[in-house]
Amino acid sequence: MKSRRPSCTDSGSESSEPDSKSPEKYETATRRRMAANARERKRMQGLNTAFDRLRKVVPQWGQDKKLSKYETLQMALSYIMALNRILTDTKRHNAPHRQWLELQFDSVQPENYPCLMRYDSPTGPAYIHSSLSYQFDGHQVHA
DNA sequence: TAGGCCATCTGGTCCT
DNA sequence: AGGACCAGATGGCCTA
Repeated sequence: MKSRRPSCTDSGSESSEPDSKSPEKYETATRRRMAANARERKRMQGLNTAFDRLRKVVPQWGQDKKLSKYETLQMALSYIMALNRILTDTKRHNAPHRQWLELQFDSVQPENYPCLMRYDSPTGPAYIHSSLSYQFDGHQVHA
């Protein structure tokens, strides 16, 4: 466990005004709050596990720095669209599959996405959508 | 030191 | 009633 708010020591709801309730009701409320906190923690851990799994299948090209959650989602989005485009183009061009796919996958390489490799970009994480951005329902997806 | 990212708590809302 | 989900608030850690 990382950081915890000092004022919130799993003691439950301090805002449940113990004075205005019987001790039994206060205890019940406290117990329920603690249980809810534990469930929420577990839920968020599940969410983080899912993010970790997503990070593993999304291209990182040897970046030592772990993608943030936001970056992971943006990258997954762009990656899916890129793969989708490859499939669409393969059908449209009716090229010999192997040759065409090799050509396409060769283009999905880090050197073709220089912006992705710049964490020190002055504009911050803008590198992701600048290189793999796409149109969705007529709206540009922004980071 | 400021800003980004994150974990956690909390109260509200919706659903079963 | 209780659980799941969500968003806001808060504070810790890390890096430039």
